[in-house]
Amino acid sequence: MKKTENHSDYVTRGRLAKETGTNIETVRYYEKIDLMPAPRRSESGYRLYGDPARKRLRFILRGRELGFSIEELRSLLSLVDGGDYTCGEVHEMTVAHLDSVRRKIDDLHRLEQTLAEMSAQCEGGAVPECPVIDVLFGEAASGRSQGE
Amino acid sequence: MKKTENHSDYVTRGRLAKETGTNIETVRYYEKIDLMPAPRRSESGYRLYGDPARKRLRFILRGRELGFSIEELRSLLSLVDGGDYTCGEVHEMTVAHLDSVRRKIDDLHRLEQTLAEMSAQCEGGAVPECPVIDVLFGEAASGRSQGE
DNA sequence: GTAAGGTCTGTAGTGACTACAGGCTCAAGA
DNA sequence: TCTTGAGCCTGTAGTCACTACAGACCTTAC
Repeated sequence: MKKTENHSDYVTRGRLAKETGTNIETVRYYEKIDLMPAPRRSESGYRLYGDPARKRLRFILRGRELGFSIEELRSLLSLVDGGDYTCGEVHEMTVAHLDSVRRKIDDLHRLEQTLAEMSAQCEGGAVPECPVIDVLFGEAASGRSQGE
Repeated sequence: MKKTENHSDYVTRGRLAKETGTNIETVRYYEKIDLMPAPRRSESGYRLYGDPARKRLRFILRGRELGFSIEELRSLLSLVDGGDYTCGEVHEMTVAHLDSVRRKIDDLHRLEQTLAEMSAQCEGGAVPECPVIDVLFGEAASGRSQGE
């Protein structure tokens, strides 16, 4: 077992990406937009990532999974980096995000409703007229009121 | 009465945009990507749109509202343009789109659940530790690491 | 020694627009 | 008639959050 202490804890970009399930280019992208700090480099210029970087990357990835935007994560991270954030600040952002998710769900529900209705009116066969097309053209397919 | 017949039915880009509630640049964009045909021009080069263009634009806009992608609309329009589409073809696309909307709704529901749980665990006050941050760090509420 | 594969840089492409710069045209008022 | 301001023309760049590529350099395994 060869364990050079200031080496074996550091991994290259590709390895970090694999460990975290990220695309290798995404890691560089997060560095470019200053979401991840510039890491130390090997003599030949390879990026070397330690455990804090790994943790930070996981934080970002988890946040993205939860639908936080890059800018929201930047705010969250700056709170964390500052070290003196309060639960209230974080809570506020979470609730705002939750609201936007709920609005999106509502929108999609309405969309689903309309699409389902359209779809249900279809004969679906080789008939050369389709209610879906009629709806898209803004024509009354069946008992739909004119105009908008 | 000055009503030159091949004039008064045609409107400029800005007017078309206003009529349909589109951004003026979007009209040009749809032309650029060949979703809208190149319209006739006035002598000075202004675009002039007639009723078929107006109908087509409304079709596209309604389709976008319903979440169809540009490529999906391109397919739908090519069916319509061909003139010999069948209801079955259109139905297939609608159902596929409906499925993707439903998947999106499911995803967002799970997201909402997680966010709501996270949010509910917050004290929300001036407490300097936040369960939201802990979840993002994938921890069970423990010490946080310093930056690199 | 060599071949394969990993990493480096910068840049361009994705989708669906939106915004801007710099110039031309049109309609209305003084 | 002149002026003013709005509208339109073109091409290009920016948005968001990545992803992919080219061409060069580095490391590792055999």
